[in-house]
Formats: sequence, structure tokens, C-alpha cells
Amino acid sequence: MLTNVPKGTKDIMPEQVYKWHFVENKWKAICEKYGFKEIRTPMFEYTELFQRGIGDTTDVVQKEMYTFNDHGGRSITLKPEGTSPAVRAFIEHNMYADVQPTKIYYDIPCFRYEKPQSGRLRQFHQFGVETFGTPNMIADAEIIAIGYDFLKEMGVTDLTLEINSVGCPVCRANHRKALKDFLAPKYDCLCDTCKSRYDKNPMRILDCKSPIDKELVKGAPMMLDYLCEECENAFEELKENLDAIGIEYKVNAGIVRGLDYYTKTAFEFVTDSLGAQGTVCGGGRYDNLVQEVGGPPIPGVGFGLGKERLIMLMEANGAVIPQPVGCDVFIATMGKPAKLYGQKLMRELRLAGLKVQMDDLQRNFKGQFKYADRLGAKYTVVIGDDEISRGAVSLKNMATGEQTDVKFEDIVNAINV
RNA sequence: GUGGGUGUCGGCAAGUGGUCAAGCCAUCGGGUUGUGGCUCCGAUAUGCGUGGGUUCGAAUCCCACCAUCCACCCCA
Repeated sequence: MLTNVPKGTKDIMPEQVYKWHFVENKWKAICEKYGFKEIRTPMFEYTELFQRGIGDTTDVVQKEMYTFNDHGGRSITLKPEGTSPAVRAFIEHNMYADVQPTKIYYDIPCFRYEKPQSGRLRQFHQFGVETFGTPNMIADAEIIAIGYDFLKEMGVTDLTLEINSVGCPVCRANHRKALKDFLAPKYDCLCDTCKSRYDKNPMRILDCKSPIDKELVKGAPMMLDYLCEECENAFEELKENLDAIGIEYKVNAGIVRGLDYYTKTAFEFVTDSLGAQGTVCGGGRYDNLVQEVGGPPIPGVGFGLGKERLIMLMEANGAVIPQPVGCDVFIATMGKPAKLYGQKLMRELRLAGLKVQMDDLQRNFKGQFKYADRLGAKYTVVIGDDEISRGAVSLKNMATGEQTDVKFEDIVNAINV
């Protein structure tokens, strides 16, 4: 127990971490290119923020949050998602008083108490973007474009963009009523999970995998047919914008976001090469969230993108993730004067910007070479009594085996990495 | 919360009631004291997830628990 990570968490080991660095650096670069600025919010917030923001009745709030009281008796929750904290910061810092829209991105850990499985952890990590201050579908298209371009750049190939509109509270209520009326006579035939969905989230029933339910649901009223004029226009506009920038999508009327705050646009990037967790990136518009959390009536749109799922998918797609060189130069020494000189040289070379290593386990000479090899050193510098007395070292190219004599003062220039 | 799979050295893995628990990779040491990747030799589990039980005898059978993986629900 003492030596196990907590359930649902993972150590990201040194030999894996370059993958994370790779996607993080690319993420930052693409967001900056699109004019987004990074925001860093705390790892935890007051519990009420999520209750109000995500919605009291959602699974996330009802059973998945890491909530505790601090020593001052405040209820604290480790953030289960990134949008609510971003919204809170947007309001708290009066960001709506700046030039609009406000475009921000982040790279955060999230916490959800769930039963772990493939692509699902209790601590997971996500990238996110949010645009505040515009109801225009140009913003939605831009948000989707970031995800699309980023995923493409990451070498992910088998991915589909699915879009939908979940309407606004007005049209959603109409649809919900129509749907329940439609299903009411068939209620007894529904599967058990769908029976429980009937009151909680009837739209989910449209998505059920049970063949019986699939049959029952045929001809059911779809959200898209119940959109009010404003939502209908918005959805058409979104499609126009996506067409204009050449982003392919599939309308999937079954997409339902599990977080209450979404309105109008809902979208997901999905894959079937990741097992059950096919959604790598999901998001949408939230026109009422800022107000719900206590700010002015300002609309927003954004997404979350799971880093673990992204990396898994990159690997499944055979994407190339460049692995940095670990060691440019290894310094092998014989005898104490050489060891002392080697340390001085190591420091000089490091100050010159090279990655330099030497043995600190008193390995014999052969062992030092073996170690150099294991480190993947491109060059090995050999220093012994001979070299010290003639003021030069022997420089060996580990790949070619070629060995040259280099004067002390020329070493930095002789190394070409 | 419900269901299924799995648990033998750092990693992979044989063994399925009876001599000291194979083998491979990795690690460490060495092959006459200044040159790696190849090769050769040697070392490395009184213990087989944990605790009980059955038996003359258990890694091998039974029970419980734990861990982990996968699936449902839901989500990134």
C-alpha cells in the first residue's frame, strides 16, 4: 500500500515524459498562434462553483467530485473540469472589461472519483480553450478549428468530428416534453438504464446500445427538429463557417453533453481505436454559464481535450513523437588527476550548452564506456595521465568509432552535435 | 456501485499436488589492470498478491480479502 500510487492515478515516468513535453509544447504553440492566452487557475475551488456551474443533478457533481472541508470549514473541491474555474476567473478579474472576446487556454489536472478503466483515471489531464464574449458562431468554428488542427498536427488520423446542437433552455424543454410523450407508452419495454434515464436525461435514450431500445426509439423526436429560430440559425451558421474553413464534420443528433451548462453547439472528436473511451475532445457553447455563476450575461464556448487519451491515440496511430538526445558527451577518466580535470571540463562543456555526463560510481574504464553507451552518448572524451601530460584529450565518435586527438582549448569547437 | 479477466525476480514468462521454482531481457561483476555496442562466464525469488483452510506434502485444490486490467453508467 505504502508503495502504490492511489487507485486511478499514474506516475508519468522519466522515459515517458518526453511525450508529454511534446504535446504540451505543441499545444501552447498552437493556442498562441490562434491568439489565446494561457490562464492558470488553482487546483481546487469552492465546491459551490461546480455545483452551480456543472449542475447539481449531473453525475460529475453528484458522485464524482473530490470534496472535503478545509481547516476553516470551507467546502473545497478538486477541479473535475476546467471550464467553471475559467469562468470564475473571467468574472473575478473583470476580464469582460478588456478587449472582447476573451480567448484563454489552459493545461490542467482534473479529478473525478470514478472506477478506473482504459482511458479513464481519477487524476487525468486536459488541455482546454475558452472564448468569452461573443455569441457569433465564428467563435465556435474557431474553437473547433483549434482542436482539429492540433489533433491533426499530433499525427492522429482516425478521428471524426461530430457536431450537434443541444438548443437553449427554451427549445430543450419543448423537445424533452415531446420525447417523453413519445416514449411514455413504450416505457415498460425500455432497458433498466433507459428507464432511469427517462426522468434524468431522456435524450440519452436516443443513444442506447440495446437493440430493443434502438428499435423503440425509431422515429422519436430529435432535438434538431425542436430548435427555436435562434438556435436553428446558429446551427446553420456553424455549419456554414465550418464549410468555409474546410473542416469536415458529421452531424450526430445523439451527442448530449453530460454537463448542464451547454447550449447550442455541442461537438466531439471521436475515435473507435481507443476502446470504450472514444471521445478525445469534447466541448460546446455555454451562453448562460457566466451569468449562472454570478457574472454578467456573457456567452462562451470552449472544449476540453484529454491528454492521456490523446497520447494513447497518437500511439495507436503510430504518430512519431521525437525523443530528445540524452547525452552529447561522456567523459571517461583514468586516475585521480584525470577525474578532477574531467569535472572541470564537464562544467565548461555544460556552460557551453552541451549535455554532459561522467561516471560517479567509480566504474572501471571499460565500465565507463559501457555506461556511455547506455546513456546514448554521441561522443566520449578520454582523459588519462597521457592526455594530461600532452595537453590534449582523445575524442571518440561513438557511432563511427572514429577517434581524434583534440587540444584542451579546442574541445568545445570539436564537438558537433 | 455492478460484472468479467489477471496476479510466480525490475520486465516478460514456464510450472497446474511431491527432488534445490525453468528460460529470456534488464541489472551488477568478470574474461589479466586505457576504449562501448557483439560474444563468453558468473551473480541475482528460503519464495510464487495477502491471510486462512484441505493434505504426509501446495505456486499448483478451496475460501476470503487486496491489487490491477477491461466493460457497464458517465465523461476527457
